[in-house]
Amino acid sequence: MNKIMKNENKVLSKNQKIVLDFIQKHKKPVKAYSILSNVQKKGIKAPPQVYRALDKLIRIGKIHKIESQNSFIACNTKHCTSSHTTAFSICNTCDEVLEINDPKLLEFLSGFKDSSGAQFAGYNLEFFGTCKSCEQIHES
Amino acid sequence: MNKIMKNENKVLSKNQKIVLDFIQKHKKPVKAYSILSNVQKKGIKAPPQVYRALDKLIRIGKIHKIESQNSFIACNTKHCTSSHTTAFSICNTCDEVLEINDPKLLEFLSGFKDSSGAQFAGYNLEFFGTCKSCEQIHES
DNA sequence: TAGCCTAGTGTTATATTATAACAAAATTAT
DNA sequence: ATAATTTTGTTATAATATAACACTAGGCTA
Repeated sequence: MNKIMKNENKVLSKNQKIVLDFIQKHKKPVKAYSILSNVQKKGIKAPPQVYRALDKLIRIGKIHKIESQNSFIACNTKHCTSSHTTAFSICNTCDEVLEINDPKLLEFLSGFKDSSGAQFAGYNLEFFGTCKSCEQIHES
Repeated sequence: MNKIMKNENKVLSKNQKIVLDFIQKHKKPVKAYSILSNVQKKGIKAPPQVYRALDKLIRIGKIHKIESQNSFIACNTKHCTSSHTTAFSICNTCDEVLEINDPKLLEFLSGFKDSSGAQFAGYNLEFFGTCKSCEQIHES
């Protein structure tokens, strides 16, 4: 059998479900060791169990890693196919992180070529600043 | 004196120069502990000395952090004012990392507003894929 | 159905990345 | 000069992530 055709099984295992459930319960990104300490009662006992689940969940697009924070957040779209074209806004004030799904942004970045003419397969974009509600609080 | 006007001194100290020199010698990004082990002969002995220098160099825009790699690369422009608006392309094959200075990209991202209407102060963008020369090698 | 392959698990240990805390020295500003 | 700030040196430790290995469960195939 062709190894390339090898199935990336999207049926989640027990540990993968536990980790995904935990992440989905939180609006804000969560850290690996926070996940670990919160799911120990469910039987996950050691870091590799968490990191393996995280790896798989990232590969199949169920979660994304916020690279600037070493934290993890659930994907906000039903059937994510873009585990390697991601964009987020991060509020420095309230720490809210929102995934951005903007067709124009996607189009612009997916079509972008660098000065050598290379076009890239994926990207991660993280905006930093103040979210709308924190901005309004500050104004008043 | 107004704390906001407090001068961010751009004259580099001894350790800051040592660390910057090392980073500038390398085309590819370097890791903090690689810096440490390579500059120990110059008198830098412990991680905090490296990380403090890195922090300062990032603040003044002399270097940037590649977040997806926890590595550091020299800024490719003379008088960088955009330590918080950065973009890179990362080749998965040869590990080359190039800083992107594209006015159109800068304009697009600096002007971007998310779905709530928020506009952000900075961003970090990392493209992943294959650089032009690796692509050509693979074709042949 | 027996053997094999793949993915996942459990576990211990360790590697890698980064910061806290504190005293002292050097530099800069008033 | 002296106060304020930055930088240094140092020890210890926190936080993030992976290596390695033995074992298990399930699907494929011969």
